[in-house]
Order: sequence, then structure tokens, then C-alpha cells
Amino acid sequence: MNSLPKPTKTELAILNIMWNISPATVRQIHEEIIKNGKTSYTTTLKMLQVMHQKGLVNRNSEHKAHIYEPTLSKKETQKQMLDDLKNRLFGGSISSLVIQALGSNEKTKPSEIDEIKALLAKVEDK
Amino acid sequence: MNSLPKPTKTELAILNIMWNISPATVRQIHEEIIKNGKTSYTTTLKMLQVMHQKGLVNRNSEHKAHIYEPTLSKKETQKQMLDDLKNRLFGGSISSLVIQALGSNEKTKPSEIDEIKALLAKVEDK
DNA sequence: TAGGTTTAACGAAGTTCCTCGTATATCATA
DNA sequence: TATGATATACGAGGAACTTCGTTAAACCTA
Repeated sequence: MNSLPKPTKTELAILNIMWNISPATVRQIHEEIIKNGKTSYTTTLKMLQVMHQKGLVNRNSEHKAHIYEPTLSKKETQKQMLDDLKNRLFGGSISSLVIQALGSNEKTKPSEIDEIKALLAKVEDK
Repeated sequence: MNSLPKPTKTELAILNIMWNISPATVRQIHEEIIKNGKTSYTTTLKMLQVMHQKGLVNRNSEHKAHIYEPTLSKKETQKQMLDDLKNRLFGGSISSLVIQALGSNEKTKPSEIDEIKALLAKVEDK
């Protein structure tokens, strides 16, 4: 029963920070955000309030400074967004997506190639 | 020199149709669109005008009914959007994306597995 | 050529997204 | 307790996106 909306561009940037440092306060998240550009504190606050409203993040309001954390893990979000892209641009075929991704590749670490091979073998077993 | 904007959700739906039937008139594209839901003709027209303005589609205005076609091929767009997702959610690592995609997989055709293997071998050779 | 059809152009309105200023509450401490 | 610092809440405004109605031009064809 996962009907969370897909995060927007800005929301995803915030989630990326939160997956590193959460649980965290607005202040902590904001400090990370302003390392890559100007934004006022209230903008960060408002974004988190909206994201909470959408269910993208949970918050603990026991203390004066609320504590936020993402509802979904990074991995779950990756899966969700890959699934979305797969359906919207690859005719629902994940292998078509993978083929295209590998085709436009420059360099991949040997350890990662091994990991991909292992996964392929697993998929093949079925 | 590819600074085309990323197509929006609705624009991508239109592009998917165009990759099948273009070059095509607004009327032809619209006929396809209304197979999956109600939309008025002028909405389709406006979308194509905006997409032309953005450079997402080219058009030939010699005849009364203009002829449209996508600026980028489906493959090029797939590459562009995979690249975007890779940067925004996978820390710039395409192999991380591939691993995640294969991990959340249901069933893949043997022929596709072979194709992926072949690509892997090519990547590995470098 | 007059009337109906098809088309493009344009602007307006509703929605979502993002940003920020202002108001208000809470807390620490001098 | 009064003052300053820090926090939340709220709403307004601009930009992008999407939809559609109205108008005008181009084109059949009777």
C-alpha cells in the first residue's frame, strides 16, 4: 500500500541529504543544503513541512526542534523511480533499460561488473 | 551541444506516440492520444507548440497542417533521462543503477540476458 | 463564391512547485 | 522577568505546466 507521490527535483535533493544525516533537524538539513547554494531557512522548513504533508518524511514533534527522517529508504526510492522511468520510457521492460544503461557506459569497476554478473546468474536461474 | 530541457510527464507521453507514428500532424497525434483518455484537440496542439518552442520537436510548416517529429530519437532520450536519474539518485554511478534495476527484477528473457552479458563483456574488455 | 470544415494562434485560468517574509511560540540566560 | 535567539506556522507571489475556449485563417465543395 505504497501510494507516496514521486518526489520532485528539489524534494529529491533534500532526501539525498537526509539519507546521509537523518534523523535530523531542519537546521541540520539546512546547513547541508546551503553548502551547494543559497536558500533561506524558511524555504527548507517549508519544503520539509510539505514533504511531511505528502508522507515523504516522518517527523517527531516531541521537542521544540522537530526531528525528520525519510519515509522510504534510498534503495526503496531508487526502485520506485526506476520503475517509473521503466514504465514511462522503456515500455515496461527493465532489461531494455539495463541494456541501454550499459550501452551508454564509460567505465565500470571490475567489482561492479562481478556484482552484475552474479545478479544475472541469479536472474537466469529462474 | 545538447541543451534541450528534460521533457515533462505529459510531453514524454506525447513523444512516445510520436516515436511510433511521426512524422505526423497534430490530428494524427491527437487521435492516438484520445485512445487513452479525453483531451481536446487544442490541448494537443498547444502542447506541440510549446514543445516546438522548447526545441523538443521539429516542425514543417509548408502545408496547412504542420508536420511534427521529435528532435531526439527515443534512444537518445532514454540515454538522457537515465543519465539524469543516475546523477540525481545514484551518485553518478551507472553500475549502481544497473545493479539496483536487476535486483528488483521479475523475469527477463534469455535473449535479453545474453544481450546484457555481451555488453558486459564489451565493457570488461576496456 | 458562399458555407461548412479543418487548422493554427493566442490568451486565460487552474494547478503544482518553489521561495520567502512575517507573525508567533518556545527556550535560555543575564 | 525581560531580552535575544531559535523554532514553527502560514500565506503570498512568481514560475512552470496543463487545459481549454475563442478567434481567425486556409481549404474544400456544392
